[in-house]
Amino acid sequence: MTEMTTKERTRARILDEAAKAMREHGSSGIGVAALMKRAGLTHGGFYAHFKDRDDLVAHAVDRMFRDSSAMLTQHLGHGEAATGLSSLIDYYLSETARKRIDGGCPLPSLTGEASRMPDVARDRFAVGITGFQAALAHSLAKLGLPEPMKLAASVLAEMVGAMTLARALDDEAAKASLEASRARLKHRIGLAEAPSAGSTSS
Amino acid sequence: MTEMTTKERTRARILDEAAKAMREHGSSGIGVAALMKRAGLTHGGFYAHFKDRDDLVAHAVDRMFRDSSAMLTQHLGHGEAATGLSSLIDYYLSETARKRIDGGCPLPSLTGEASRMPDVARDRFAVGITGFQAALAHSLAKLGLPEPMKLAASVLAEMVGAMTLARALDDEAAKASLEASRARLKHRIGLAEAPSAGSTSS
DNA sequence: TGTACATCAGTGAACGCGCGTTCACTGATGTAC
DNA sequence: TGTACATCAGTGAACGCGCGTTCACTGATGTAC
Repeated sequence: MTEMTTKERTRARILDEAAKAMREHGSSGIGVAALMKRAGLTHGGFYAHFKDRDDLVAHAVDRMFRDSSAMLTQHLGHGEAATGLSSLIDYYLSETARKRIDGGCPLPSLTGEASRMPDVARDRFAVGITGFQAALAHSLAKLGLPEPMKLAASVLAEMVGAMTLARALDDEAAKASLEASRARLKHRIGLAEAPSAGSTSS
Repeated sequence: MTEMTTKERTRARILDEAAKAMREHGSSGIGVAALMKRAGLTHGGFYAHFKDRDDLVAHAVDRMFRDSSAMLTQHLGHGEAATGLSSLIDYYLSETARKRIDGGCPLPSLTGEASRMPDVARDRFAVGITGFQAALAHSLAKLGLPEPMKLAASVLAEMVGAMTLARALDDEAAKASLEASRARLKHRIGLAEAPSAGSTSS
């Protein structure tokens, strides 16, 4: 697996660059020529690696979700479910993640475009989302929370929505927004106290 | 205000079409020529109405948020805060809204692209988001919930995230996801019972 | 070990096409006298 | 009421440009004998 031919390594480099560029500029935000240049190649060679641009997009989506699920495993894969979920929420909704757009999870920057992507890419996207939900549900179930799948869907929605909105707001509003969601999410899954002087609400 | 010159009416028609097309195909998803054709005109006339394409995008974003805030007022503008919030959540996360991509709120389909939009458009976007949060906070405060601004940010994040994800999923998964968020959101703001046999969680 | 040939990753010029933008124009409407 | 002229919304041909894609090619590496 670590043994790669020259061509495989080149292909991986192109995909790396494509994933970075797509997170930053959207799925149609980088052209074949510019992409190949970033990978240190000329544009003609592109078609030795991919059938066409749609093929690239689909594989780049795959590539991003592989990064993303590695991050999930890092947080949730070992140790206590509570600790893992807490660190995942803190990391996913951090200022660092907000600013590092070219790395990490493709959901905040690209989900809105998923329905406009070529069919193959769209399918990979759906698979990636479902996988993320399942990983969350697994940890939530360990905490003994009821209806873990439904809760996972709701939690993922808030995580993705919060980061998406934060990236569209100015610094100050973004910070406040992220902080609010981190606190509510932790409270929601029983990892923190109610946000303030009690009321009828949760 | 209802008195419009021919030119103003034409401009409004172009903006209507632009708003529809942008929600459906993204902010760079429709060209000047195709847009003008949809408005029943030839492409040359475009520059009598807008400085350039960026100018159009900014005004189209405005246009969308005006639709969106009309919808907010319709739900939250009169009557009980609880009824209003409940009907807003049901509507915003409905199957109808999921499928009618070319109308309504620009947040699910376009927020991910906001950071890549021309500066002017980006600013309008931030203003639109803040306005939405404020309207929600106002109603949440009426319910007597603590920290209404923070709760509003969290609630908006889940609403936008849930619809964004739902549009990227297949029908079945989308329905389940939307239903989960509707239930959790209503519970979160004290409008519904806990989702199932109790536990430590909210 | 040395020569002859096949393979194949990557090159770079060229293609057709659709884009945003410009601009000289047409033809209908409004105003002056 | 009728004529002369100005205004102005919209037309449509043309522009330069960057895009995705094709293809004949180069030159390094691997294999055969």
